[in-house]
Amino acid sequence: MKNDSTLKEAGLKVTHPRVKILELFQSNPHSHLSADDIHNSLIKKDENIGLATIYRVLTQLEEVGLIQKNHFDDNSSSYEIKKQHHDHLICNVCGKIIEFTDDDLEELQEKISKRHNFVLDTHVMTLFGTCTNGECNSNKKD
Amino acid sequence: MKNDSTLKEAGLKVTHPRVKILELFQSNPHSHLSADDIHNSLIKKDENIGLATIYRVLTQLEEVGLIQKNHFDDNSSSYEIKKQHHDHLICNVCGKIIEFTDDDLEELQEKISKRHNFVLDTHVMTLFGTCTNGECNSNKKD
DNA sequence: TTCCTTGCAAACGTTTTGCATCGGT
DNA sequence: ACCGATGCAAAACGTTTGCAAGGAA
Repeated sequence: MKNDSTLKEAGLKVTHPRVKILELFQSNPHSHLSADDIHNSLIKKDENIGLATIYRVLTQLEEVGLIQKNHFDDNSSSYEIKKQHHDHLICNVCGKIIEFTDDDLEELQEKISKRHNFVLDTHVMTLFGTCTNGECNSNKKD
Repeated sequence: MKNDSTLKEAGLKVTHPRVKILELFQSNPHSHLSADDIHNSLIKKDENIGLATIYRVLTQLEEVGLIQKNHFDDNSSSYEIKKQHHDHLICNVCGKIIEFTDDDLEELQEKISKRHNFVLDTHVMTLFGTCTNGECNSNKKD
């Protein structure tokens, strides 16, 4: 219900696929989902929404700034619900993705850009490593 | 000729496609080339090397650490000859790619990783902006 | 009723693979 | 001679598009 107004405010018609996809992101705010992940999740919920529609909706949701597209690897893109700006730490072993922010980092990026006569627009920073928490055994992805 | 030993030392047979591809990178050390870029460059030089071979060679050269794969956008991957570690600044207007290193940045990444109980392996940091040098008019890519 | 949206299937561009042939060592 | 490397064509993969039917305003 809340999503109805979110979509309207964004200038998008309230349609079943859009609502369902938005709900999926909101029910798991830290998830990073590919189009295929979303497709499968929806099928499990007996929501038969075509993959093409999912791609179209994801593009639109990104255009209006409700979600954010990432390409952590070259196989496929993933999307997450748009929150404050952040970067990512990805565990090479268990696939866990941690979101973080760091003010020093933001500052440093500005400094580097200026040094090279660039006006900074956006940036991507992804750290790959191994998480040393107990959880890093299973192969679950977030 | 020099590439013959480079390849041998890496444990790869010295074959025509491998030598030619390696030469291409060395003749332009700051280039960031896709498989297709390489294919076209070689065709211009009357080197008819199959695209499949180029992909195979690129994968092997990356495996032995002679080149590095980047995925700046989600259309295709690009490769560059492996140099000291560096990050990238990309101009959204003219496509120019600047390579840079920053010790503070490296330090900061270690700090962030530790804070989240990660053992850092690698990272990707790409800044997107607009370059304010005079050159940023043409549409040439590096 | 009017467009926008959807589903399906077909098209797309990039990358990978199967297979027969070729070529370093 | 051996086994890996190559070329070609076909397949695979994620993603996009054309089109006719359906649905929100």
